[in-house]
Amino acid sequence: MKKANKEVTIYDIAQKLDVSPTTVSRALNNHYSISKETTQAVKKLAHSLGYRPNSVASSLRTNKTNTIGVIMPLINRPFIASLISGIEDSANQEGYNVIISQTHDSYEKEIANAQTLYSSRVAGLIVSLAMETKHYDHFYPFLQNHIPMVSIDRISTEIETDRVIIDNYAAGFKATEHLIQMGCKRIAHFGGAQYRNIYQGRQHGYIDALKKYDLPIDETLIVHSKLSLEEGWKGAEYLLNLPAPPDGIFSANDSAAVSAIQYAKQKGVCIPRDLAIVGFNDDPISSIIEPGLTTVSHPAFDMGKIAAQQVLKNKLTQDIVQSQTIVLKTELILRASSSRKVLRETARKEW
Amino acid sequence: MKKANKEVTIYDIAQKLDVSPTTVSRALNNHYSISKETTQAVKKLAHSLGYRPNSVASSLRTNKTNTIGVIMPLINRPFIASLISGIEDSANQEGYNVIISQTHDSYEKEIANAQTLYSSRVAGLIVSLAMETKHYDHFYPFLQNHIPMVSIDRISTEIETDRVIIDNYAAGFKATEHLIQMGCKRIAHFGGAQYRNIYQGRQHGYIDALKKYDLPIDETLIVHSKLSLEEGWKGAEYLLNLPAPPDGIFSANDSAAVSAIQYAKQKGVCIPRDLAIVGFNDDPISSIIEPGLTTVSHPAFDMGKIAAQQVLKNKLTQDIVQSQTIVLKTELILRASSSRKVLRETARKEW
DNA sequence: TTGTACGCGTTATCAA
DNA sequence: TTGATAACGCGTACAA
Repeated sequence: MKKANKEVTIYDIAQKLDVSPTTVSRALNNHYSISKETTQAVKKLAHSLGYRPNSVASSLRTNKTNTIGVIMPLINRPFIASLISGIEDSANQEGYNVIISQTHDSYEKEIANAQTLYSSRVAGLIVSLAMETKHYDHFYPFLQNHIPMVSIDRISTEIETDRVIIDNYAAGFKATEHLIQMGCKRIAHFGGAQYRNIYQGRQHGYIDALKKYDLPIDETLIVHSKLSLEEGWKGAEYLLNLPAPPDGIFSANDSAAVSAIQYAKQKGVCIPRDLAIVGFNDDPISSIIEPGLTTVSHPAFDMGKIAAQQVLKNKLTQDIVQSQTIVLKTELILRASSSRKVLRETARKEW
Repeated sequence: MKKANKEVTIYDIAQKLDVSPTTVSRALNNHYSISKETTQAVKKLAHSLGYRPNSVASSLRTNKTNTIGVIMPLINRPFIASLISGIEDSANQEGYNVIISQTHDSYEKEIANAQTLYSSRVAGLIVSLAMETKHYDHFYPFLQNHIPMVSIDRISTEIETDRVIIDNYAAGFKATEHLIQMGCKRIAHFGGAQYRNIYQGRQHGYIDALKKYDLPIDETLIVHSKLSLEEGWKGAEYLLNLPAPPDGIFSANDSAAVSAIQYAKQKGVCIPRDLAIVGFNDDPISSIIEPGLTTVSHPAFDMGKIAAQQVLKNKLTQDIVQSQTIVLKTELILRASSSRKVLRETARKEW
């Protein structure tokens, strides 16, 4: 049983060129101490031999990998896919790879993923917390060993990392205030788990906007769920069959908002006249649904880019640096689902 | 300048327990030769010391990583995100990680990604080719060294790998035939680059369906582009302003189809009465647009799962095995955009 | 400008 | 059931 082709190593090159492996290693890494000629010869032979650096060996020796670990709840959502795309983009520019894992919003899976990534000795970690997660011990190995860690979007203040987030409170406030300015008097809210920062922030913004305009806060109009399409439909069904149905909904994501629109339409409730709706995320569906869904847009791709940059920056400054929180602005994208009055601002053109 | 915490290694455990590193290694890997007591003691101490296996070192020694490399054109598309999700799912079940890279449909980027993944000594590779790619030398290192490689969706017959694809020809045929059965006489096609199998297959299916029903093939009705939203809009603009506009469009993806619908609507062309449209992919937008877009659904998640399983299976059977092509079925999802007649089949309920 | 010798953390081999 | 030793491929302090 013959083994498959042995891999070409720097030793093979050294031998054929009658130089030391050291020289080869240096030549391949463009070390200044090696002459142009040797360097060229080495590279040429390396190429013709089909040499491929073994970064596993290199990583072991230098105790550094060129890989950034990413833990996300679920990768096939538009917002998260864009986050990852941004991370990938920045990382690649700096010569890093990205290793991705998803938690499916499970705490156990998140622990397992964190451990595997730690074992892989990733150079840094970017995490968006699972819905379920309330304890953070599984991240301590990273913190203790000063592996740069950045929390993104879904974060916890209980763990000391850099953070890249949006101002969920401001966005929720702005969205709700918009509905109020459009003349809504009874505004409902589709929210998520309140121990997760993003949903808490959005809901607080909603409540404070109501308060500011002296509108009553009616608990029966606040519906908590996982904000799926199904739950949006059911939420709308519940709300629109109340004795006193709402005339506006601020939904913490677009999926739920979109199916609320669909439910309302099939029930004959006119949007935005009878019911104005604002979503969150600016997913592609929000500009396709009719009427177009007014929504809050995240700069998802940029968030990813920034998070990756933050990780790589922290690799340099290994010293105790104050952990930094970067808060990005959101934008309210005005579309027909909330346009009960002529707007002074010009809505972004969409098609 | 004190170094950060030294990592705990099997030597540390060995020393404290007064056994050899070999024993520790074996105990941690549940080797049969180590007694229950020793194993337990080792694991207990490992845990309390916060030991984390270094898989970089392990990989170097065993010459095996637990990582599967993935090269995709662009990760933030619904279809591809689902593919990846499926890959991740299978891989994780077998204890493998997934390292993802995107080519942005650039040949150069694909080469670079392949090289980096090879350097990382991934245990296997899953590739969906970039739009541009016409040469495949960058994959030879994988083939030569018997690293399991699976092509998925966008493949080439010029490179000998396992393949997981859908029957694009059959799908294109079925979609076009459906339009014909709906009474369309002049059917246009939005297609992609013809050297990429998926677009070629879909277009051939389209053409053969026309032939089967003795409809003329009119080159002016075949529009090639990258099938973006913008290009779908322009394509529709072009087609609907022809002297003899088409009464049906089969689009090779949903984005272009959706914006064709939007263009048609704003122009006052009634869908499906004046123009019936069928897309491809069953992206979320296709069930949100009105009228709902009839489209071809891929089993994307399953394709990913199967590809990953294929990679891992081939790791075992290292011998020369005939490379295998797995062709998955597609399904025509009937929605309003093509329903010019009452259908005998019952359309899947969507909302 | 180049080479020698060692070590990174783990595991396979062989011996006890 | 356990241990001593070498080896995986590379990078680097130190020497030349």
